Amino acid sequence: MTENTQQQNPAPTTELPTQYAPAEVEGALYERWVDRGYFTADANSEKEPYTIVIPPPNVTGALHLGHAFQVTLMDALTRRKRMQGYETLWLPGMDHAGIATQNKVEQQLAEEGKSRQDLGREAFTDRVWQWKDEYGGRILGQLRRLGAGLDWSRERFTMDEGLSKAVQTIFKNLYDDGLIYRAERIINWCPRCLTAISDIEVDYQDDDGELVSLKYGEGDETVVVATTRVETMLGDTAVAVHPDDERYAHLIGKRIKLPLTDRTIPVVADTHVDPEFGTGAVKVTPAHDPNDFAIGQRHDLESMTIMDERGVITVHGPFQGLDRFEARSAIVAALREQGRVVAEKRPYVHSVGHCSRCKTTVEPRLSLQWWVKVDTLAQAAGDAVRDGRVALHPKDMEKRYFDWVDNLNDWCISRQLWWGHRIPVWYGPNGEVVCVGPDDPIPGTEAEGWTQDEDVLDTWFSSGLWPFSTLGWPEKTPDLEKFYSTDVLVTGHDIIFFWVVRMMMFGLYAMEDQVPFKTVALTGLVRDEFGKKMSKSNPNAVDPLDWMDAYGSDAVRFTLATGANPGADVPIGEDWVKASRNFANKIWNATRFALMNGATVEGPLPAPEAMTATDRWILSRLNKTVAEVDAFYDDFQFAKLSDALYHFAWDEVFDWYVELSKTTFFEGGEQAKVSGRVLGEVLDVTLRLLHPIVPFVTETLWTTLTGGETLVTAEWPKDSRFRDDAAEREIETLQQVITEVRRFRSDQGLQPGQRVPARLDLDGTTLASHEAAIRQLLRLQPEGDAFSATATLSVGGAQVALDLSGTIDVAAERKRLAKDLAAAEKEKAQATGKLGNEAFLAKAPDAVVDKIRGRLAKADEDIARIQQQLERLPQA
RNA sequence: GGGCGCGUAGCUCAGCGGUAGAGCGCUGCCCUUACAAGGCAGAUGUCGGCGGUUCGAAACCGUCCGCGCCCACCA
Repeated sequence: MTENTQQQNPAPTTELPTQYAPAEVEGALYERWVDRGYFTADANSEKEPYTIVIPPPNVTGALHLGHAFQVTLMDALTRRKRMQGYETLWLPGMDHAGIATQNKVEQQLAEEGKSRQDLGREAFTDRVWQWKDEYGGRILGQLRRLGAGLDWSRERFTMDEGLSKAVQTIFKNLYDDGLIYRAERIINWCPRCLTAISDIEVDYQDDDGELVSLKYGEGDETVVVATTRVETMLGDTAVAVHPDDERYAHLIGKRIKLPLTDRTIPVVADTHVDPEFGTGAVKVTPAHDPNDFAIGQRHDLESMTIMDERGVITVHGPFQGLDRFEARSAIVAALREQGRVVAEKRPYVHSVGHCSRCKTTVEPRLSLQWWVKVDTLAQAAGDAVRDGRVALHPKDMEKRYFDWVDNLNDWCISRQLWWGHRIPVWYGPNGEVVCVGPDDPIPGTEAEGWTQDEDVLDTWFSSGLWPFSTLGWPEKTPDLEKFYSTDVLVTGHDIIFFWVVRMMMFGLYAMEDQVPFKTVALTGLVRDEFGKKMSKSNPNAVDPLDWMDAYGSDAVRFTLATGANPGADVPIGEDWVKASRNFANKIWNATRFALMNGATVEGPLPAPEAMTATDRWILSRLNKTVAEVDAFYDDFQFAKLSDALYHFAWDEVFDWYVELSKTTFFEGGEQAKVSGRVLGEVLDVTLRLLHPIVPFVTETLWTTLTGGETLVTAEWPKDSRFRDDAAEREIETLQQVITEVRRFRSDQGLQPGQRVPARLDLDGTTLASHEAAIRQLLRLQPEGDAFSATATLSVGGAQVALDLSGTIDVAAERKRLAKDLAAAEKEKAQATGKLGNEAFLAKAPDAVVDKIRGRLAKADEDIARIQQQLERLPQA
């Protein structure tokens, strides 16, 4: 039916079809933008720089809505700055994602029945590179699809040659400064990934466990301890009690028998023990628990490792070779047999750490690792925010940031993986330890007994260098000179600790106290339309590419921008994307109309005196909108600026300006030319304002409208300061008149198209020049000879008398007026009450009092009018 | 346990001291010469509960209830 309709009403002359088809323009437009070098930054430019480096997505990743969201915001920011005349660099790249990528390739190998050990280190890393070339980086192509204006000539990878050099350089510098050291400590160990992981790579969740109470010792010298990890008792080297706990005073300093072993262990006094908790006695396993390790240090206890890297018991005896969880039940059974289990197992919910990559239960493990000493680095990272050189947005995130940097523990940077930056330290035959810089020779050959450290660095070590390593550091490149410090970091608040803090520490350290970015704009997570978290593993996950295919990239971008309240999570649903698509289509059709009716950008704007009030009104509104949008941009208020543009474009320009101006356009002549120039201006500026968020549809329309080459490098609109308050008031009144009469017509059951004879009395108003528009929009015919007013509406001083002889529904009209009257009387009562309140008059600001007076006056006017109309109504 | 935040229309969210807002959804009328992916009109809220401050509270303070996030601990 729709199709037929369109055929019956062929569009007048225009090259544009009646519907916007994103798929037909997006791909080609993007290629053109890239080919013409619009996104390529020039380090030698005289222009002021504006830099954003993209948070590098994992090489293993595919685009999800979270990326699409952040990328949209970064693209909007850089596109606007580019239009404002900045030398804009938005730098793309990817992260090698150590564990994630290694896991991926190991899985692939497993399908072939092989392990990485079968291949050996070198062949394995070759294989990962091969995987990367073949499957990695899919996500970058998807960013193009989104329209991301990235400078592809500067694409980087955390494992490329330059960045590897940066890693080695900073490692060496930190090492030489004593900020990197090697130490044996309890670390979080993943028995599946077979590597240490940092504190923040551990996800804690409440798991069901069992608390078992065990009796240690013999005869009078026994003590009951409770544990959820029974298997660790094999590695106990003490029992600790509180020094003031009288129940155990007699035991302190003595040695008691450790069940299932032939060892005795000391009872030590330590204030760490809470006498109120459990039995007040704690088993101490220094090699397998961080707290116990600390106790062990204080009391000079032996650390006894009882498991290998896979979590298999290594202690000689009946449990040797059992997995940690098998060992747990076996040991409980053995202890029960000995009558050592004094209270039966009871369910116990406690927080258990899991590897953030593979969900395996983390095993705390004593291990020799490399560490970054963070105290001075973290201090500097905190100060940069404290003294305002770096602003976090929204600001309340700063507290969380301080809580973190002020309580940071040393960072474990070594990983027992093969995919990553290998630690540049060599060990010599006589115990030499040599840290090698990028230009240093290797201190000796393997044949001479030298070996390189087997471990690689934490992925976040290299991503911590991202804002300057991508610009060429440690070389003093023109890029680094021009584009560092970067301007804004856009990233999720979930990643502050992983990444933001590391970049701050390394950036300030390596770049002589120059901050890596001036502003951190923190975003929330993308959620589905019911507020549920959307992630790859959830079934509600949506592939943004599907939506881009169905509704266009602009629609997805606009929806995301509209949902972007600072720091808050972003809900998104397909219906909303559809609505955004409708908006794009609306812009499309409004521009079609404009082109068909002589809208132009040629020549100077006509003088205000030559314009209609409607023209002056929309230009006044346009410039206010420019100012508003700019303010919102500077405050990262994407939701608000999108909303402001949506309403300005749709409500004011398309629904009011265009409709009010139709009579002018259809009459032709000089006035039509003037309004055509105004409409051209309004669309030109509006498309420019919308371009950073919806680049494709705006580019297509703008080049058609203006004949310009591209909107990408077109000038960002400036507020011309044109304001016309009188015209704004005039059009507001006009809108009121039209809306009131429409409401009346609707209440009376008149069909929208039905023509009604009417007499307009516009004396006492400023609306005289709008009579034609009023008649056009309200379908009001000139009054004929037999005109007889059956209903008179009075709005804003204008009288509109309608001849509805025979059609008016008197009962409905009475009802309507009665309702209006009641509302007006209520309003009057409220205002009167206020104005009679002495305290209010004394304390309220004048502006508020005036407002109330105005309301009272209007209510009085309304009441008089409605009563008059009621009287004039024919008797039922 | 410490910290932060949130509860506003059916849904998702703005508003954060002076008459309750938006988008989507819903109801009615309409293919009115740009657009039915549209137009016009309409309905819907004790602004989580209870106290307090104030001339005036959705907004400020206290408290309770419900939800979420971060950090720490969990023998």
